[in-house]
Amino acid sequence: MLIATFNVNSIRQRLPHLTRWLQTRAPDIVCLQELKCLDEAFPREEIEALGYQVETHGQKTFNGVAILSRHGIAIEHRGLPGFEDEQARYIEGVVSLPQGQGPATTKNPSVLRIAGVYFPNGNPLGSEKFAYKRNFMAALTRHAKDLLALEEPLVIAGDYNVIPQPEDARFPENWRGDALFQPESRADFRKLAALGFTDAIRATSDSDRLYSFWDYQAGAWQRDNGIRIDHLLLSPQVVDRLVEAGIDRELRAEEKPSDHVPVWCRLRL
DNA sequence: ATGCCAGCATGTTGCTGA
Repeated sequence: MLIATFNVNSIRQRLPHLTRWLQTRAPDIVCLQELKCLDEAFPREEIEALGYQVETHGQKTFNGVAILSRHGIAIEHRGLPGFEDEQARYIEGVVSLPQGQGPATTKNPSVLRIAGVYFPNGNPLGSEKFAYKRNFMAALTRHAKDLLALEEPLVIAGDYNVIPQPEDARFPENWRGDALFQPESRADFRKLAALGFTDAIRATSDSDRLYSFWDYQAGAWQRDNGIRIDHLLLSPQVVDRLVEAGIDRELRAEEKPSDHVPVWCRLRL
């Protein structure tokens, strides 16, 4: 079972990259962010043709999230529960897992809950946008607490717009005044993770230069001036089943790429 | 200190992003 997150920065601009990658990486479940289009403008048929159920929560021009799944998924939330929001940043559903190894138990779950999230950027500091970022974080943390109480396999995947640690940036000093690397933003992320989640990439590697975003500007990609802001947070019921995790950075070298690349983890499910 | 680059809107420039 391969689960991935990919901020495409416009699904219509990135459809060729996405379909190529779906065919080579063959993920089971993909959370997409920054669709930048309404549900009716989403290129649904092209992705369904590759064997995916497509569930979108779109918005014109900005934001927009989706979940693609090779297995049946029932959407439970479009929009973060308990958080009034005009921006499309959250989608959550329950995936029915293919059974075949005996009866469903805690050690042999029949479902996987997946949440796709696109956190606010929050710049500039001291603005309403920064307050919105922190409020969104607080609301997700409250909701995540409820989800953990279900004791289900759960993955919260997406663009968190948080650089967790200095080693998650090539030049951390360049991000001192940025909402992505503020002590408050990092503390909010730690608070969420400390509820009982595990960062899939950090659970499987302590090497540096594991980045998921490179700015389009100033030759950031050529200089490997990247940051790691796209994360997969795993509930305890999933961590036990984590096999490996990775980042498909080669997509950043393609023609007309997104500024983010896919991050994924493989589970024994 | 600002722009760099990219995408979108009903556009030939301004905004948002990170």
